[in-house]
Amino acid sequence: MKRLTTEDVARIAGVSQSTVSRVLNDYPYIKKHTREKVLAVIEELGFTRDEIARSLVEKRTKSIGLILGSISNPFFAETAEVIIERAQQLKYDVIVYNTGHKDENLEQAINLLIGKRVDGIILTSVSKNYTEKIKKLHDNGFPVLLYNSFLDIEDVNFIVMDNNKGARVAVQHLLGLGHEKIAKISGPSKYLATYERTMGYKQELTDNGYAIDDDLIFSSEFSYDKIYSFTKKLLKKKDRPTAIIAASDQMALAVLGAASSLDMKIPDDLSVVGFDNIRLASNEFIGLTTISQKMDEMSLTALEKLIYLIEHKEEEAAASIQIFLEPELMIRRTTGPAPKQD
Amino acid sequence: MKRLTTEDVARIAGVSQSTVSRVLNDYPYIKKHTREKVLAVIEELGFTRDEIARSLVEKRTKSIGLILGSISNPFFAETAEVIIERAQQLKYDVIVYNTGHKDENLEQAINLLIGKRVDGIILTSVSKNYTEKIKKLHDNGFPVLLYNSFLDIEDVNFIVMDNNKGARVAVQHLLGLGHEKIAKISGPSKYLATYERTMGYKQELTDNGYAIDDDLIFSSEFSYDKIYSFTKKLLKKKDRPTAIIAASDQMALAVLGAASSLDMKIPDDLSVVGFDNIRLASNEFIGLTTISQKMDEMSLTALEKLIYLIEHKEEEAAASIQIFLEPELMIRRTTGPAPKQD
DNA sequence: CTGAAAGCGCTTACAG
DNA sequence: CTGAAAGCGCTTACAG
Repeated sequence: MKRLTTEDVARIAGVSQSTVSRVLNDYPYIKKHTREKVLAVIEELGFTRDEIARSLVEKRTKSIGLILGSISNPFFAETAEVIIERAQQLKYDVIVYNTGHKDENLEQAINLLIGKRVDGIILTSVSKNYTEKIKKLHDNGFPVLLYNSFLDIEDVNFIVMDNNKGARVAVQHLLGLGHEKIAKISGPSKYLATYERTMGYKQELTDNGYAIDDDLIFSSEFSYDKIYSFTKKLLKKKDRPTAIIAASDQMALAVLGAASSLDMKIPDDLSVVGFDNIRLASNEFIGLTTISQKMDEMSLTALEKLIYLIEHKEEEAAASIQIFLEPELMIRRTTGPAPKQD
Repeated sequence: MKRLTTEDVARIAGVSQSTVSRVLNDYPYIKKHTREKVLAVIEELGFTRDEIARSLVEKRTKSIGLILGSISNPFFAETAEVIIERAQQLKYDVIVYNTGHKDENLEQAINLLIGKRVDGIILTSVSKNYTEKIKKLHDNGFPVLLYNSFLDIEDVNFIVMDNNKGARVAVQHLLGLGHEKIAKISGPSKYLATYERTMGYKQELTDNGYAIDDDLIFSSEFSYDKIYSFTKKLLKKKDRPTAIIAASDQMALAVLGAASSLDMKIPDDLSVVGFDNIRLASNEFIGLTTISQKMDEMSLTALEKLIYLIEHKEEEAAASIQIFLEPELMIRRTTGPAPKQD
C-alpha cells in the first residue's frame, strides 16, 4: 500500500508541492483555478494528508491523553464518552489508557503519552504517590488537568467534587432514617478523594455524637470481588450494620449483589448509598440512592478547560483552573428506615 | 517549555546525534563506555524521545484506532478495557472514537484515524452502509478488523458471535418456560448482527409453529429513552407480551426499568432476556438472563489478531481472520414461567 | 564502533 | 499568486 504524498498530488496537478500544501491549509491567496485543480486531484486520488508529518512541523498533535482508573466502571466510561465526543467536535483525538488503579501503569502511561507528544493530559484518580511527577509536568508548562482528584501542588489544575461534604450528606441522610450502625466501604486512602470521603464520614458521625467503629470502615483497592466478599462477611456478623455507604456506585452494586446473595431485602434489611450517580443509578429496576458527582458537567468542563489550557499556553500566565463541584443527594429505592432493633 | 532533542543529548554527551539514536534503539555495536555516557545524560536531562519524528521515519505509529458505538454501554466499555490493557502491554496505544451509532461519525472517525496514520483499526457496529468504505481500506492492505459485526466483503477480517443462533436459543428458553407472546426489541436493522438476531427470533418462532406478530417487534436506534418509552407503551397494552428479548443487556436494563416503573414484578409478571452478558448481568441484585457474547475472549482475540495483521502485513498473503463464536445462554433471575392466562 | 548525510512528509519564511 | 529551499526530530545506509 503505497501512500500518496503532497508531492504526488503536485506532480499530477502540475503545480509545486508548496502549492498543494497551501491549498490544504486554506491559504487565501491562491488563484481559484489552481485551487480547484489541486482539489480535484486530491479528490480523485483519495489523498489524505499525513498528520504525523504535520505534527512534527507544527509541534502539536491535536491529541490528548485520557488516563482512567478502570473504564469498565461506568463512572469512567460515562466520563470517557463525554470527553471523547466533545474532543472529536473540537478536532482532537483521545488516546485512552486504563491503569487498573495501579501506580506503575500510571507512570508508564504518562511517559508514553509524553513520548507521543500529546498536547495535554486529563488524569483521573491520581494517588498521592505521584505528586512529584505531576508537579514536574505542570511546572514545565505541560497542560495537565486532574479529574475527580487533586494533589497538593501549587496552581495545579483540577476539577473535583467536595468529597468531604458528599460523605457528610450521605451520613446525614442515613442518620435521619434512624440508622445507627453505618459502614463505610472506601477505596485506597492514597487517593485524596477517597481519603476526604472517609474523613467526612467520620466527622459527621462525631458531630452527631456517635463513636467511630473501625470495624465498620473498610479501605480496599477498587476490586469488585474484594468488596463483594468483605460485604458478605460483614453482613453475616451478629451486630451487622443496617446501612452501608460505598465508595462508588460500582461498589454499591457489589454491596447490593452481596446482600442479595444472602437473601437480604433492600432497603428493608439494608440501606445502601453510592457515590457518582452513574446513569444506571436512576434506572427504576435498580434505583440506587447516591451522591451525584454531576458527571456530565464535570467531564465536559474538564475537556473544555484542558483545551483552553492547550490553546492559551503561550499567553499571559493563564490563571490555574481549580473547580469544586457541589455534591447532591439523590434519594431512590436503596435507602429506607432502619430495621427495628430486636 | 523547550523540548530536548537527540541533538541536545549528543552535544552534552560529546558524541554525534546518530550515536544517541543508536543507543536509544539498542544498537548492539556501541562501546560500553559510550553507551553509558549517553544513557547518563538522557537520565540526567529527563529526555524523552519524540515518537512523532520516529513514526515519520519508520512509517508506523504503534497506535491503533478503536471505533465504538457508545462507550457508556458496558458492552463497549468492557470491550475497550480488555483491548486497551492488552494493547498497552504490547506497546501500542489506542485512539478511541465514539460514534454514538451515527454513520457520519463513523466516516469521520475513519478518516481522522487514517490521517493520524494508525497502524490498524478495530471497528464495532459497522452498518451495511459502510461496506464500500471498509472494502476500499481492506483492499488497500490496511489492517481492519470488524468486531461484533461483519460485512459482505471478500476476505474481510471479523470476529462475531453467531447472532442468529443466539436469538434462537433465547426464544427456545422462553418457549420452554411457557411464554407464547414474546417481544423482540432490536437495534437498527442496518447492523448485520441486529438483523441476524431478528431473523433468528422469527425463524425459531416459525419452526415451533408460532405466527410472527409484527407488533411485537421493535426496531429502533440504540437509545435508552426510546426503548424505555416503547416498552412502557407495549406493557400497558391489554394483550401485552409476557416476555421480552432485548437487543443488548443495556437495552434489557431499559426494559426492566420500564417494567419496574409500572410496578411489574420480575420475573413473575414479565421475563426479560438480554444479549452480551456484561459483568453486571451476573450481579445477584440484578441477575439478568442473557446470551453471552464471551466478551473477554472476543475482545482479547480481536486485539491480538489485529496486531498480528499489522506485524505480518508484508508477508505472504496472510489468511484473513474470520471467527465465529458460539452463543451461550446464561439463565438467571429475570426469566421464569409465563404468568397464568386469565 | 562512530560520524556525516540523506530522507520521512509536511509547513512556511523568502524571493520573485 | 507561486516555487525553491530550509527545517521539524528522528533512523539508517554509507564510509571510514
